[in-house]
Amino acid sequence: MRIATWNVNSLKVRLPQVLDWLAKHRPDALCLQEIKLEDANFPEAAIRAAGYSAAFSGQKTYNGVAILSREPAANIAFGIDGLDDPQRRVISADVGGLRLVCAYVPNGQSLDSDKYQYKLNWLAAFATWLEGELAAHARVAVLGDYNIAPEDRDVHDPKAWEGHVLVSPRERDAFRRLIDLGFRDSFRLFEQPEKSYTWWDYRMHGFKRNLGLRIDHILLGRDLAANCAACSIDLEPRRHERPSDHAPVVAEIES
DNA sequence: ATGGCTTGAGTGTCAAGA
Repeated sequence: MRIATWNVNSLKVRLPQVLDWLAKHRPDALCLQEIKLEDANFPEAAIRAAGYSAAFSGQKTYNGVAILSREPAANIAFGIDGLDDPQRRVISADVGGLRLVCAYVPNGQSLDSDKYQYKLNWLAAFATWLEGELAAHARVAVLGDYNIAPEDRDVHDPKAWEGHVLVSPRERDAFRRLIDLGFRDSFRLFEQPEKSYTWWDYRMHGFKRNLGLRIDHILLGRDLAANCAACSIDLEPRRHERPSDHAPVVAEIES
């Protein structure tokens, strides 16, 4: 089984690239973040024509998440139980015997911002809720844009990023708390190239110079991690014209 | 130190991303 995550930074703009990617890679499920459109404008027909069904939770302008899957998703759930959040950042569903959680973690903006507090509160609620999800479901995978680079090796220039969001100790503690619930970072189950990243700033030729961060992750519950055969970052879409600033991450699960 | 791009809003130019 192939599962993937991709922050597309507007599904309206990136729809042709998403359809191309689905045709080329034929994942069983693709989790999308930052679709940036209301449910009424979700391009369901085009996705169905590509052989995929969609579960989605969108809003105007910001955020928005979706799970595209070859077999229709079941038991679709929205948001985080216990967190009253108008921002559309989490959708979950059963696909192929897996419980998939698609998440778009808040950015936080800066360490002195209200949005940073929101991010930390959000992550605390997310962890508490995921603990219950792990107890309730045998095979849980949490895919998405975590907006956290877990370690210095996930940052092109740790010195330059000191004092910024995405790398702060409190965010990394929050990520570690997720791991401690019983998840594995599927990317780190395997030997990987040095300087592997999933996001590069649009400015300053960030991608060309590989000035990136690894902030998109696929976390697998322990039993699922034991069946993970591969995990990789697909750099190809980031080379396109009008790319998303994020690259897809793909994991292979043996049934 | 700042801004460098991109998107959506909406038709000026700003907020937000990371």
